[in-house]
Order: sequence, then structure tokens, then C-alpha cells
Amino acid sequence: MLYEQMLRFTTRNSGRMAKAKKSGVSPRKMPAQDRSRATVELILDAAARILVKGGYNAFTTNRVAERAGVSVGSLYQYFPNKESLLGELMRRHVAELERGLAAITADAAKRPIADTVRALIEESVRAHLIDPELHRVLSEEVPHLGSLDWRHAYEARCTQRVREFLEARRSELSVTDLDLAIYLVTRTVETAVHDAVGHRAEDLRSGALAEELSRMITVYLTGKAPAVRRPLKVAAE
Amino acid sequence: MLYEQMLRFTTRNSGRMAKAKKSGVSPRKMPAQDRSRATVELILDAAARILVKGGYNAFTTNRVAERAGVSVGSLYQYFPNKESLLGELMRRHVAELERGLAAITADAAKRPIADTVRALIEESVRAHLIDPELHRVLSEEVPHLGSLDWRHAYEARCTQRVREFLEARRSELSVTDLDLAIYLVTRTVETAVHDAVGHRAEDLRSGALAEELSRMITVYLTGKAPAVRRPLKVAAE
Amino acid sequence: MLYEQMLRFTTRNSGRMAKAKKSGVSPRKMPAQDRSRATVELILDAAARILVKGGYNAFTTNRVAERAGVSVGSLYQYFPNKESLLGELMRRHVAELERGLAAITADAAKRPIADTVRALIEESVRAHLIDPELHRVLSEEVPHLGSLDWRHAYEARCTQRVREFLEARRSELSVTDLDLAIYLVTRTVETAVHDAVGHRAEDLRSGALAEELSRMITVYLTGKAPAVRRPLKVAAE
Amino acid sequence: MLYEQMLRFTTRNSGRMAKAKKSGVSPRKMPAQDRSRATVELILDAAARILVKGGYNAFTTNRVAERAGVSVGSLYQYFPNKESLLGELMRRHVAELERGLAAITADAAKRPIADTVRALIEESVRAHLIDPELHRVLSEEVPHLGSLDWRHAYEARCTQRVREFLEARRSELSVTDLDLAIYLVTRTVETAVHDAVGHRAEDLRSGALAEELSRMITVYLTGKAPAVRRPLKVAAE
DNA sequence: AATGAATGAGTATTCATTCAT
DNA sequence: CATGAATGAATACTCATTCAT
Repeated sequence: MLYEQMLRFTTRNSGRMAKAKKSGVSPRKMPAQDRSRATVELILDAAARILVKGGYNAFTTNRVAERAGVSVGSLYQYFPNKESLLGELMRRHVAELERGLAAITADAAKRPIADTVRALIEESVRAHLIDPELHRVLSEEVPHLGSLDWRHAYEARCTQRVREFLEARRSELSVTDLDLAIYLVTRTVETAVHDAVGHRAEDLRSGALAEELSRMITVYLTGKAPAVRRPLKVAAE
Repeated sequence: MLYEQMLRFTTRNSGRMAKAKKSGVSPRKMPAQDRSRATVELILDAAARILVKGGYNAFTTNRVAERAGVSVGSLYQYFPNKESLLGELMRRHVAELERGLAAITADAAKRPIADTVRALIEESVRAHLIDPELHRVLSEEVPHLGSLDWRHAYEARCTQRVREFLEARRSELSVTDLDLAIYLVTRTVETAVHDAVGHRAEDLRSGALAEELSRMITVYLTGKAPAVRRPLKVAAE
Repeated sequence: MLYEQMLRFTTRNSGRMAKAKKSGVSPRKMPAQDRSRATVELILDAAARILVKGGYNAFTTNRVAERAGVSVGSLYQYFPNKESLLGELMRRHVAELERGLAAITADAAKRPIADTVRALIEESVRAHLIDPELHRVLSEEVPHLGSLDWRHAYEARCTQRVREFLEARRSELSVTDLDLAIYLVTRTVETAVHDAVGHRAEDLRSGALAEELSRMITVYLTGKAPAVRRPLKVAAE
Repeated sequence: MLYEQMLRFTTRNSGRMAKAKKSGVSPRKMPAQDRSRATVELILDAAARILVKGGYNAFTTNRVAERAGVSVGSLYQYFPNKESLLGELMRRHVAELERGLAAITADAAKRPIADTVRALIEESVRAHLIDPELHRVLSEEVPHLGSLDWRHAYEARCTQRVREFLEARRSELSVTDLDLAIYLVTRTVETAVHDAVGHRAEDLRSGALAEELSRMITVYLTGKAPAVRRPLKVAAE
């Protein structure tokens, strides 16, 4: 798992035992490992809160450490540099975005394409609504850190999932260039939902946007309109 | 204020005039105004080059000035601050993106919806291919400068244009919520084309992406598939 | 006169005649000399206005030139550097402060000491009330330009005047150390009046402060209190 | 905020502690707090030295840091900006000036007015002779930083002290307008002593100036000359 | 492991002054 | 003489990162 990999510096000198200073045995209910984990969480939480509140501008390592209630030194113990801190934040966020994907595509075979498309879109909407402001900052304001391009990897994995799903149903699709269609569909859903977080929050929450998007994608892929499942904007809040 | 006035130049040719030094027939143009313009262009060019090459990270006023071959002082004579320099770059870029829109929507009445949709998309593709890397940096990497949110204004204008076009053809559309549809269509095209600049440059250049996108949008809006105009990927390079 | 001296750079290339460009004879009602003088006045006025409005902080050569409606180049034609501009402003201001002194000490012999002391103080008050804000800025905010220490020279001249006056009346004075007394009296009056411009403007204008100060100085010098000439604060404005 | 807290140090001794490196008996003091204090003192000392040597012109944060032997970063760790550094210098200076005041006015009731006046003046002289050049720079050359107007507050406090003293002895005073008299007396003493630092250092040190000033003020306030306590300029250095 | 003081290269911006036209 | 574009050294301040304790 990537997480392991990122935390490898944590274990850098994990060989040494807790120094047991002045008290012979001091497990104190919280073995070193757990304390470490807790500290990491504190830092990540603080980082997220700062990003949400003040944008990338306010995101300085000293500030994050202070807000987390630890020293900068400690921060650097767990994250070798600013980028890695951002990276872990990104990784978790992306993991959240991806979480539902697998389940949906796993048993896509049983259902009509339209249903799967709709499910995927609704899952995307759900994920984007978890912490929209953090999402916005992470994906828009945070400079694109060269190699740590989580986004790229994330997109690749999403595309792969969709590819497997659509290739299995090739015969039902009316598109000419499947590869291009997969790309188009994946990116369209992702970017549209993403954009809507900032511009159409209501339609996102009400499900209206997911509905429209589902129709657009399904018609495009299969050539025939899906049945409208629920009336749009009947009793908007 | 000079700034306002300065932002009006779009004449980009001016360049470095033949220095006509000591020639009897004074060309009546170099004395002051043109020198300024030339300097402004030099600065903007350098700024763009630096952004393309090193991203927003490398974009420092001193570096821009140096690359432009002028002093920082000169830069600040024409741009009161870093943001304004970025702003002018943005403004020009966005103006380029919008250029074709008006013409297309102007005489949309004469043609079938499908044609206008396709024209709009192709225009978007064309604009995005002018300086793709600059486009990418400007729209992704540049921090969202508070009020100078060109992007927002730009999107609003695009949406307005599309709205006028679609409202005039309301009867031909099969969508339920026109407002939402307009939003969806506008953003989808913009973001898809934008994204493709980095990920599907070939399909963008070949026209394949525009073709697919046109189909998707048209079917979504009108409920019936348009005729495929040209075969996809017949002779890809 | 110092003024002449300061303007010597004006005449630097005054040998050349007005270049009579394109018109054989163009005195145009305003010979070069007068134009120069007018320009100098424009610049000095602008300088004073800027100092009064924005303090020394706002006092930049470019700004002064702009406000004066001339180019920086012109400013530097008449004032070799910022310091000299400030110097001339200072010189004029100080000249104003000194103006009345001579007249008063000139015929001091005819009157009682008390009257001369009072006259001198009232003259100082009058001078300080001409442009109090300019005075404040010039004497407090303007950095003490090393050699151009107008203040020093000014103080020396004032002291000299007072010395002549008091030495002539030595027998009437009750002070032990005349030299010290002269210093004390001169500086006390100057600084007190100066300070009052900012802190006791009303008492300055009403004459109350001059009255008290006169009493203080006269008693100190002669050992006997002068008659109170006018009741204090009877009908303040 | 750390700044507030930081401004409380007056302990100047701390200096560089003997580094007690590796000595068993850890002195229990160096760890953190003292290092900070020492740094702050280093910075303030350097700042004062630079002001004295080169005036406000030479006073740049980088230079101060360099002279203090610390990095700019450290300077900014303790002083949020240039003004605050100047402010602390001012605060300390003013505190020194005010130190003796309280004691003198406290038991003024026991003594004749003349004695208290003399004591106050001598105290002022003493304070002004501590670091005359720093005093001069701080009070004349340093731009009047808006709100940080220590001078104003300082004057107000001095005036208040003198007011309490004189109001208690109202019956013994021959002045008409007590308020004005208080102002005049306070400012006169302050400005005269201040001015003498630069122009009459000898008379200041010998006590002659204090003597004369005392006489002037006492006669002015009470209407009768005080006995001359010591002969003036008998044995000048 | 933790602390937090210290570092210093880097950044945006200003302004007195020059000089080609 | 006038213009104003150009210069560039200088300045206040930031922040990722290190390291002695």
C-alpha cells in the first residue's frame, strides 16, 4: 500500500526502543507506535484545516505544526518535507474518491449499463461532497507538485476501472472509438462533478446534476435514452 | 491611471522597431509611446515564456524582467504588481478563447443545432491549441487571485452566449431543466477540451475528440443522434 | 545670497541661447530666465504640498515632478538631487522665520528689555503660524541631512542677534553667565513655540502662550516681573 | 502573542552564558528561554549601535541582524517588523527617562517647590546623559511612527506627574493659567535639556545648565528667585 | 523522540538618478 | 531645455529546513 511507503521514514530509526528515560518501564498505555500514529493524524488534521481555512497560501510547515500542537521538528520527523505532507493529504483524499468505485464496477455485470453509469456518477457526487472546500483547495490551489502527481495516477486507475466495465459490454455500445469514449466519459464525469462542487452545489446535493449527467453519458454510450428515474426539481428545497 | 490605459494594447506586432537612428526622416513613431509598448510586449512575452517553462514557481518579477531584457523598475513602471502582470496575461488569453464565440452564436439561427454545437466545440479546440502549455499553467497552476478572477467572468460570458443560443431553440430541445443543461453543456465542453490538451492532444488535433464531444452534447440536448460527419481515426498520424 | 548660490547649477549651461528652434526669434513673452524661475516655483510648491500632505514618506522626486506638472528630468535640471530640493525648501522656510528678527533687534535700544523680548517672541509665534504643518514636517520628519544643516546655521544667526541685543544691555541683566543665558533663552523660545504649534495651537493663536513665555524670559533675565499687558484668556475665541 | 511577552524583558545581564557544555551539572537555565533572551538583547544592542553610528539611514533589518551576529530570520522571530524593533528601543529609552520622576514627585510635599523643580531638572539632565547620541537619533531622526508614538505618551505621563505636584501647591504659585504654565514648564525643561545634549554638553555635565534652568522655572512659577545654591562656572573643567 | 531557536536564500517592490531622444 | 523611459541597488519580510539541546 502506498501509505506504508510514505511512512517509511517514520520507521527510519524505529529500531531503537522507547528510551525509557528515568522510569524503568513506561508503556503508559500508549506505545511509541500509537503515539506516532496519533501525531501523524494531528498533523494531517491541522494541515487540512489550514488549507481549508486559508488556502495554500496559509499552508506553511511552521503553522501546521503549531496548529497541530507539535513542534516543527516533529513534523519533519514524520514528513521529510512539505511536499510529502501535501502528498499524504492528497493520497487520502483520492483514496476516498476511489473507495466506492471498486464495489460498483465489481458487480456491474448483473445490471444494465445505465444503472452502473448512474451508480458511478452518484458515487462520484457523494465523494465530492465529503469535504468540498478541501477538495477545491487540493485540486485547484495546490501547485502541481511534479512527480507526486497523485491526480494522474488516480485518473489512470479510474479510467482502468471504467475500461474493464465497458469492454465487457462492448457489444451494447454504439461508440466508434472505445478508447476515446472511455477517456471522454471518465474525464467528463470527473470534471463536471468537480466543477459543480463550486458552481452548482444545490444541483449536486439534490441529485439533479447526477441525473442529467447520467442521461448524457448513457445516451452517448448506448445510443438510447434511459428512463428518467426521478422527476427533476419537483420539490427543490 | 496609466495601468488602465496600458491594458488596452493588443497590438502585438510593434516589436522592436528598426532603430532608425540618426536617419534624417524621423519615423515619427518611436519617441516614447512605441518604446513603452515594445517594452510591455517584451515583458509579457518573457512572462509567458517563463510560465510555460518553469510554471508559476519560476514566475518571479525579477526573473521576468531579466528574461525580458529590461530592469525590474521598468516592469513595475507598467505593471503595478505581480498580479497585474498575470492579470494582463490572463486577459489576453481569455480574449483569445472568446474571440470566435460571438461570430458563431451570432448566426446560429440559420443552422441546425447540431452544426452550431459542433462549431462551438471546434472553436474551443482551436483556441486551446494556440499555446496549450501556457493555457495549462494559467488555468491550473496560477493561484486564484481574489478579485482578478478572469476565469469566473469568462465562464459567465460563455454561459450567457450559450444560453441565448439555446433559449431561442427551446422547442427543439429535449432537456427538462434548461438552466442546468446549459451549465452542464458549457462546463463539460470547456473542461473536456481543456483536459484533453494535456491528455489527448492527438485526438484534439485530429478532430476526433471534437467529433465525439459534439455527438455527446447534441444527443443530450436534442435527443437524437447527429449524422457522423467524418470517419474517426481513418488516417491517424 | 544663498539663493543665488543654490541656483548656480541652473546657469550651468546658460551660455547657450534659447535654441530658437524652427522660429527665428521666439521670446514669446517669457524669456528663458523667467520660465526657469517659474518652473522652480512650481517644483517647490509641489514639494511643499506633498510634504504637508503625506509627510517625508510621500516625498519622492518623481512624485514632486508629477505634481508640479514637469518631468523628473526638469526637476533634476534645477535641483541636482533630492537633498538640494529639500534644502531650498528649508532655506526659504528659515528665511521666513528670521525675517522679523532684524527689524526688532535693530531698534531695541529705544525700548525696555521686556518690550523687545515680547516683540521677539510674538514675532516667532507669527512666523510659526504661517504654515504650521509644513514647519512640523520640515523640522521633525525630514531626516537631518548632514551638511545641509540649515537649522544649525539658523540657530547660530538667531543667537547672534540676541547676543548683540543683550550684550548692549548687560548692566540691566541679573544673570551670572551671559553666554549660557543667551543660549537658554534663544533655545527655550524657539523650542517652546515650535512645540506649541503642535500641542497648544489655541494658546499660540490667542497670544496667551507668548505672554507667559515673555514673562518667564523677562523675569529670568532681569530679575523683575514685567507688567502684565493684557489679561489672559479673558475672551478666548 | 510572543511579541507582548517578549517586550517584558528588561533583564539585560543574561548575555552569553558560559556554555556549560557537557558539564554534568546542567545549569538549568540555558535550554531555551535564555537563548532567546540573549538573542533579543544582541539584536537590541546591535540596533542601538547602528542607530548611533549611522543614524536611521543605516538602520536596516538585515544590517542589524548581521551586526548582532544572528540571521534576519531570528530578528523577525522576535520582532514582527522593523517598527517593533524601534518601538522596543524607544520603550526602553523612555522608561529610563521616566525612572526617576516618580520618586521625586512622590515626596515633593516635604520640600520647597524650588527644591523639587531643581531635582526634576537634574534628573532629566542625568537621564539625557546616559546615551546622548542614541537619545538624539531616537528623538530626532527616527520617523514618527504613527501609533507607536511613545513620545506622545511619555510627554503625557510627565505632564501628569508635574500637574499633580503643582496643583497640590497651587497657593504658592504666582501664575495665572496653571494649565498653560504646566505645559510650558514641562516642555521647556524637556526640550531645553534635550537640545543642550547636542549644543551645550559641558554646561549640562557641569550642572550649570540645570542651575540656570531651575532658576528660570522657579522664578516663573513662584515669582521669587531661589537662592543660588552653587556658584556657576567657578571651576570649570 | 521532541523541541523550537536559528538559518539564509529568496521575493516583491521602491525610488533616486541618468540619458537617449 | 524638456521629456519620461529605463535603471538597479537596496529593503523589508517569509518560510522550508536543520540541528543543538
